[in-house]
Amino acid sequence: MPAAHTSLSRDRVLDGALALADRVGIESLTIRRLAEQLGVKAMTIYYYVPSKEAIVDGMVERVFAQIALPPPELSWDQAIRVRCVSARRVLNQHPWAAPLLESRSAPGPDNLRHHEAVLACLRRGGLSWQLTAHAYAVLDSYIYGFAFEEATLPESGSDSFTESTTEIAAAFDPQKFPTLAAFAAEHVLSPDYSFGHSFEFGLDLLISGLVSAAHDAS
Amino acid sequence: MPAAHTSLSRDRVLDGALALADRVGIESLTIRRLAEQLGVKAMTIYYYVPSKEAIVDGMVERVFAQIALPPPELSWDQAIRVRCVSARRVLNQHPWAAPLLESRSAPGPDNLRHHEAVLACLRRGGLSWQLTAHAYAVLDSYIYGFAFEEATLPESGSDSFTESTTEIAAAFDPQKFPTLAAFAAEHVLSPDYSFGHSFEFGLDLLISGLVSAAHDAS
DNA sequence: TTGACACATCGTACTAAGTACGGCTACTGT
DNA sequence: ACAGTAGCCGTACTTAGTACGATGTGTCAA
Repeated sequence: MPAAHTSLSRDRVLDGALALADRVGIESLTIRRLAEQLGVKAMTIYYYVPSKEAIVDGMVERVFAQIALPPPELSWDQAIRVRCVSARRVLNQHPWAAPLLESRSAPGPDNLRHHEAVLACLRRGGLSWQLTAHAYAVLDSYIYGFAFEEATLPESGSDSFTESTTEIAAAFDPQKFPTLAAFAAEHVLSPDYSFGHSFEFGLDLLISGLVSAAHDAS
Repeated sequence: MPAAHTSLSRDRVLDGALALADRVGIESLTIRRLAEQLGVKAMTIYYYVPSKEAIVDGMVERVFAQIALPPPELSWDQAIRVRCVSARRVLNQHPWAAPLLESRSAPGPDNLRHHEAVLACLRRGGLSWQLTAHAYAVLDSYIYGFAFEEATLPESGSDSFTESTTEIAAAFDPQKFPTLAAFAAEHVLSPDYSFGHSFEFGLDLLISGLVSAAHDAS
């Protein structure tokens, strides 16, 4: 029996890693820094996890666990929409996660549960295997790509966004790149521009395309 | 005048870096390894580039330069389609590139040229700034996300693909994840399945959605 | 009570990577 | 002939992950 007053645990390590990555970014998530935040020395962490890779695996599982499953009471397309919007929101909260989600070699249980629910939803909607595969590949690519771009770009509307846009726009010759210059001046720098507004636009393009494809096939 | 028999140069460094990253992956691209491949010692590289970051910047520029610009003689939607297909092909050839393309803080000239051409194409097609922004955000997210997933997955049809799919499928309980199990068995493992086949399917969903949106607005 | 053992923590040190600093050499132009 | 410089590299510092083994503290059987 382990002592009851144990302070550290695998869960606490993962909690700390999540919090640290959210705060300082995944590239600054180091064992030594994590240890410091947890109030222990570096090597202590290796008593609970076998490697840093394993920590990242655990973090990815936590992220999957946060994504809403498609609600069974909705039509398949609405249910899928809900989970896609949720996925993007979760990836926004953990900007480091987008490049990692699909790059784990061994999917964990939350990952599997998630995939199962999405595939089941599509199949319940009557999509063929072929169309199911298309739908999944296409939607996830879009979500990851979009979330990744959001994570990379400075938050639109923020000062640093205006600043970096202006800076980039100032660095090139508007004669040589007239459309780009106009795009920046007339649209991107306008106060209600937001990169994120395009997410649901594109998502609905894809989903309504999938609905049509499902109808055509039946 | 520099000596004519100089062997190394910034271009050669970038050539070597591209080749090495294509061969061993970006995470194994180290200064020491690159130097070895170039037949020099590590510090020599720093005579031609200021930092590893600068090498990556240069590599990204090379990749942008390889992506076809939208051909002006085609209709805007067909022209955009050509450049999207080209972008995906280029990103397939350089699997390390997808996560890096949009993450550079200072876009280089090839990057700018590329963005200018795409924006100009969309505007020539009569799209509003709003729709242009949507189109660009949505298409690029999709392309990067898709290319990234392709880079992550083992090549479908290959032995390692069959192997890893079978391995993953064997690692979970088919009772608990019945749809996932059926998906693997009935579709993914069939000989003519390919993840990549979904690319043009989704691309055409997006583009025809954009065409409709452009019509509705005018 | 007394060992003996196991759990949890950590000190030290090795390896790999980026790169700062300054030295060496050979070719340049005067 | 000689000074200057272009190109190359040896050395070493820093930051990372983590292997190995020591240490301390509590538990339990005899």
